[in-house]
Amino acid sequence: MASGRFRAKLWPARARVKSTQLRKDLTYFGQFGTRGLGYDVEQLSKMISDLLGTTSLQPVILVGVGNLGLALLSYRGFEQEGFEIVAAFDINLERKRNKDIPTPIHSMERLPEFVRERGVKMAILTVPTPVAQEITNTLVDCGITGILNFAPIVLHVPEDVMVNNVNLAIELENLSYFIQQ
Amino acid sequence: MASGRFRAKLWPARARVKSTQLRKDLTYFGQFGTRGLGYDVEQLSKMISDLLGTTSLQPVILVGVGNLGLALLSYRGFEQEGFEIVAAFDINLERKRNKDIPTPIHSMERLPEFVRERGVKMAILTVPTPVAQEITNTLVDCGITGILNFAPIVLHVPEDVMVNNVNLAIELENLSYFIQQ
DNA sequence: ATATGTGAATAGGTTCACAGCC
DNA sequence: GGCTGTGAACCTATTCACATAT
Repeated sequence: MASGRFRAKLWPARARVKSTQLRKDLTYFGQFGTRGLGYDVEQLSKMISDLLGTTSLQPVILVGVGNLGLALLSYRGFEQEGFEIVAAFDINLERKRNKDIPTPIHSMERLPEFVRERGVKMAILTVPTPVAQEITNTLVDCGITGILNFAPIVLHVPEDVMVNNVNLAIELENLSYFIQQ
Repeated sequence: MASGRFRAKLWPARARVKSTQLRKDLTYFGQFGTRGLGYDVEQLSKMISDLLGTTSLQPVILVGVGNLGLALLSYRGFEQEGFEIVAAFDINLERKRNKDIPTPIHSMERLPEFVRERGVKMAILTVPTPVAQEITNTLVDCGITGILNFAPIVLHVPEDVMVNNVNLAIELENLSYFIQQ
């Protein structure tokens, strides 16, 4: 499957997905395979990244350079998927330099200007819970329309802004529930 | 709602959940409210933590003390939810001490013994992708039945083992897709 | 023969509408 | 009046069964 073709009928075992599921999902966006043969990997891959809007490198900012924020800055798995953390922001600029991270870290005051100038649309929010809503409001005002939120609260945003939550405690609770025997 | 009662009819606006949804969900586990009045917070809270298995502090181990692993070790949000990271494991014990973390960090060799002796059932997996499956096999052999996996691959485990995936790139892609206008 | 594409059937989850209780 | 509890109605997502193309 490295290049050439892949077959929905044979491949899904690896991904634990049923073949019909995969094909049905694809049909919502069009027809991409050839019957009896399979799918052209290159063509399919292109259409998916067009669909996800990751064809060109998307700029993302990170707000809140604490432990988790630093970890995400060091995580080089985003670029591979078409995202680039172009800058990070924090109230405290001291003690953030212990790791050598290529991403510039700015003070919060520079955020609005930066976001507007660069036309950034997405933000990763790794700030302490008590200030998460307040900072979210700022982000929305600057024109951010997608927020990946790590604070364990429900953020309130206008309808045209999308929030995606990552709540690690809930993930563990989930496991805990299903584990019991 | 701090203590006393809460009403499903009034409260959900904050959590962006419909009142019927909340009530329906609760009925799958029994009846906990009183009609016309609401729910007793203490009683409901107790039943939920019983249900989630978080009534007593659950021991969890963390495997892979890289950037993300370190961040999670510093994250004090788990205890609050009934989980305690009792130990961390890594192949490389050097350079892990730059942060002062209360959790002991052991070498991988000590993992099987530790897990068996302490009867740990849950693990947080923050190792590099290429070794994730191999280490998962070890964990399963030691008796771990719940894995919170941060590596971007589908882990293969026996039926009685549950894997919960956290894939940050996918979360961003999700946002990216819904953001486009 | 093999694999895709898709309407029909099924399963799963959410919302409605209202009965029951305070 | 208030709010919970719940069958019925509704909506969404998955699976089946098979027509279609190579």
